[in-house]
Amino acid sequence: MTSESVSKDDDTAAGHTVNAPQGPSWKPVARSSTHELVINAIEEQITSGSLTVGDPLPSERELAAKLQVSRAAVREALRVMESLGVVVSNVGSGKSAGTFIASMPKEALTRFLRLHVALANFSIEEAIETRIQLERSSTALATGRVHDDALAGMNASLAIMDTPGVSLETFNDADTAFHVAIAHASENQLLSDLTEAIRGSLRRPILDAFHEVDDPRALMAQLQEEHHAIMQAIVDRDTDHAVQLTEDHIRSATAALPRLTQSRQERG
Amino acid sequence: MTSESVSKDDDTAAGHTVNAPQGPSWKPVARSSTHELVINAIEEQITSGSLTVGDPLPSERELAAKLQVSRAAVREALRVMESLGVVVSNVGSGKSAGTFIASMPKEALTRFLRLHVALANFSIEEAIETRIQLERSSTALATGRVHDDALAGMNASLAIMDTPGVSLETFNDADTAFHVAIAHASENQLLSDLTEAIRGSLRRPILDAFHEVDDPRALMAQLQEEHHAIMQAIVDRDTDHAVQLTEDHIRSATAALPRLTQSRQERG
DNA sequence: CTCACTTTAGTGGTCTGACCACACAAAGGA
DNA sequence: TCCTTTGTGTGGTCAGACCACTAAAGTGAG
Repeated sequence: MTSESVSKDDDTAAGHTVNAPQGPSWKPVARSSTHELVINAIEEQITSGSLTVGDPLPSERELAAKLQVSRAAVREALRVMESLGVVVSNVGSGKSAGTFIASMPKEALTRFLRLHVALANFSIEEAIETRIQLERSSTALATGRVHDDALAGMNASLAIMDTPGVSLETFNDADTAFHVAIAHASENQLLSDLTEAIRGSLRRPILDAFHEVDDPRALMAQLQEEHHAIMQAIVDRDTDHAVQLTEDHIRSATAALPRLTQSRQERG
Repeated sequence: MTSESVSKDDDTAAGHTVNAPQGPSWKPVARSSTHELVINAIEEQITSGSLTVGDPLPSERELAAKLQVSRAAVREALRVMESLGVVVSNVGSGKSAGTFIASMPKEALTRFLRLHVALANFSIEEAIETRIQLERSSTALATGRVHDDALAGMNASLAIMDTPGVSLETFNDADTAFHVAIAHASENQLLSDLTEAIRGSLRRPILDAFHEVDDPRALMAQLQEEHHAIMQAIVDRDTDHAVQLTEDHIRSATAALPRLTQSRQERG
């Protein structure tokens, strides 16, 4: 296989995949490099259920021999799977050594979003708008399901932010932890991870913007006041109020950080 | 070299609920393989703005020489970046050859979600619930912004689904295209890509579940009726109605596919 | 026998050097 | 001018060799 494909020369990056579905339905794209074949082989084992979290993969040398490819190709495939948070590799010997199916989607999502936000494939405005919608949802879900452990996590973050003289970085990280704790209480892992990843991808821009605010302490105090209001609404099981406060909170914070949504070219 | 430098990086800030500032502040985890260093080097160029979409990277051999690492390590890093949809590589010679910064987040996001749904790191219920929330948001945004081109795309998908005797696969793909067209009309790329990725990650499970429905034609007719209702609400700029119809539509479709939300172990 | 130490074997991590298929660009001939 | 040929640099792939690491098997002394 791998016969020559059509000479798709103008492969502009901004593909929108707008279709014209009545066309001859040309071959979409069937290129397959060796490491892609290895990835597909592993992915098939996963989607078919033959491999689940915790299972070991064959060693790199063994996998290379079985798939009739070089070890370098296997390694490239494993690095891809690793970057997706699907496998982890441990050196050494014994049962803890080798490559295993893992479940670490958060880090992968965060890096993914951070890179694409940096590349302006996703604008900061989009990320914030999406974050608002996600957190509205997770807040609504959390308000109905929240239990003591989750409340304790939120209170811990609030306590950090209540500490006088806390550094901006610490405040910001506790801020993130507070929102993530709410998302976690929604008991929806995907929603929670997405929330954390989006917030993580914005960490650096938010900190940079925060440093340019005239009166950071006043802003921190205002944000913290809003946090306590959200917390109270959650404790009161007042879903609608909590949701509205969450959206208002994010919007007001964004508005207070004008540098955040400026185009990056202007910030020298 | 390889002096155990503590690695200045702060990128490991993805930790969860790390605080306790009075502790000895032990090194959390600072391992850095060679290909990770290459990744960080490239990522730094991107986040600093030195590399933007369309820019070429040095050739693999040149990059290896500059970073003082082997070409294999560079390739592993590039494969990771490629899997994230951040770079593309073209063989050959001339200006179109080499590795370039790209913007193809959709495919990466789709594969990511597909794998993690397959691994049950994200349950199908979670994915559907998240999808509902995302599509509520995108529908609300789209209703206010929709223009003729976007309407044309939606109508094209509706026309496919209206075709009598259309295959289940074609119907399902047009169904996805319809919802994606709505998300696209929201003019929020992240929201749109997330919608498409979630729907894409569920494609196979949905098709499998659809095949086990007693009367697929009746279900398709019902879904299509709901699609037209959503379309009408969007055309009428009736945001609240469109949002409610969208949620009802997804929930009714899910309820009509009982196999979809069953645990995968039961489906033998 | 028990315990501590040494050896061994197998893992991922890394590097080197080589060859291939490819695609464009420049040189050459009609 | 047009087409062909050659050249050059690209990513793609491979084989083979070390290294660092770790757990388990082996070994010896007490």
